[in-house]
Amino acid sequence: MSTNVRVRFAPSPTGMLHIGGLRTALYNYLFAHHNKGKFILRIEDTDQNRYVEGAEEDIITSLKWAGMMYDEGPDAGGGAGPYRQSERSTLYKQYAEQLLKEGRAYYAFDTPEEIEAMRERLKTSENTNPKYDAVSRQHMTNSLTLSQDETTSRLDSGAPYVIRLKIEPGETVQFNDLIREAVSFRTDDLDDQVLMKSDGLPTYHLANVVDDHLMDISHVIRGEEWLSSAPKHILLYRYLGWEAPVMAHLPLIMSPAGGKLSKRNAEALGIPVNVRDYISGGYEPDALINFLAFLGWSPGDDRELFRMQELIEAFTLEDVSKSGAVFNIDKLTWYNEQYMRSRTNDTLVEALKAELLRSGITGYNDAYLDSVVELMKERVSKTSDMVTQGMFFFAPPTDYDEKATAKAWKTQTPLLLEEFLAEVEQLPAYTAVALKETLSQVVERNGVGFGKLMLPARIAITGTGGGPDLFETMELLGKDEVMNRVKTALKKV
RNA sequence: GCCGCGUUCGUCUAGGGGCCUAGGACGCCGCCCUUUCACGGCGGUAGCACGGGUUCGAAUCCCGUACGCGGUACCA
Repeated sequence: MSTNVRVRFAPSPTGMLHIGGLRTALYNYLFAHHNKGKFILRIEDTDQNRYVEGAEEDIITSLKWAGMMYDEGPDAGGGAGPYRQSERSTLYKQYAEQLLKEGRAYYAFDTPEEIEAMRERLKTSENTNPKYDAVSRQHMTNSLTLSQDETTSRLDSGAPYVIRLKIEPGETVQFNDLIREAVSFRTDDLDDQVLMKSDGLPTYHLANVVDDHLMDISHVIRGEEWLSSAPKHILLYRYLGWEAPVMAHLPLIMSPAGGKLSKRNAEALGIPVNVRDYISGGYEPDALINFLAFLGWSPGDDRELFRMQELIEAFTLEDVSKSGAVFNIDKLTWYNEQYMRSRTNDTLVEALKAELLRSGITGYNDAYLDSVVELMKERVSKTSDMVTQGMFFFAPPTDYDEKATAKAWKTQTPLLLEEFLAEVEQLPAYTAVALKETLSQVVERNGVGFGKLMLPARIAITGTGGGPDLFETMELLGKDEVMNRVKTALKKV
């Protein structure tokens, strides 16, 4: 397991890359690198109806943003391509025919309506969802019930058909999942899965098996939602005469509201489901990766902070847990803070510039932005917060925090502020130290507490009751700006 | 309904028969630092789903129950 590891991340371009998909990709990536193997990206676009424009690009950009470059893929080349299933159609047909020839599959001509009618007919309280299987297939229109001539003539006439896997009842399919150990299913519970759809394209089940074999995939690492169909895949490998890759079914990522994380039950709770939302939300890739890695995996000791390379070294599938993990956005926030604070001011300035640009704010030099970063980095969670919470560095406050104002703005406040203003006006050197000294003097002279003046000044200048050191902020903003803001506040509050 | 998988603090988890009066992290609470917000430091809160076994001994092994989740498509 140390030289020939080849794993793949095989998303289907039916939407923007899901955060759960990113974790699946991550585990594949970590496993591949830990074992000095290859990580492959394969696009599973066999469902024409669900294809979403731009989805493939989104998957690729997201993966690259997260620092997970693949060794082979649609835009990366590789010896086992093409890496888009829509470009491999003839391959699947060929293997479906092999299965047909060997009696492992058969043609079926039933319309969706006829299948639906069959289900209605067979439905009981004991069996609410009848299958197309060894029993029901005998009453349907397929090459098993039709004469050879009839089948041939239907095929020749161009009648629509699908190819279904012929499941033999009475068997048990067992396999050893790397995460769940022995898993077994009875074939009686499996249905005659459609392998080739009437549009001539394969279903996931066939395509995935054919491609994994042809691409020499050693380990299939995917979400638990595939566990139920794994026995069909095992059977397919067996019927095709191939050795099945090792399976590892990952626990699902759950919503705090219950159920698997989906747009519906997550975004209302402030949890974005698309990776692109984390990118645009100002999250650090390292933080997201670290957080995601720990959602279902643990190194077995008390360490919490792992960068990609450290994850690669520590990661094993044996340490992946079996049960679903609830997505805890507070913990992601904590990780993000850790990584953000570990960055140099220079890179943070770049991030801040990008954020400002998105808000249409320009015209600040690097020295100014560096000071903003210095003042803000310890008290925000994401780079984007430096703009949202530090807007007062770029524009005067438009309104004043009600709670803080109610608490701090008293009748004597305007008098104190005016006195402070007058002193500041006279200041020979406008610096944070001098400003603090001045404020102290005013406060002392009036026999009131420090906060009696400091807080109102803060509200007047920044609009809020909290934030970075007020005097540093005042120095950065400049004398004129500060004077104007206080005067405005005196009128407006 | 049927099939499968799972179940340790609110959440992520460590734990693989005695080291566990169950450890860490997030969150929350308190204290310290700070004449402001934070950062930081220290401390606290809280958990082995339930019932039977096996064993000298069970969070750890077995069985059952409950609950949760997934699957049950010509979607992936």
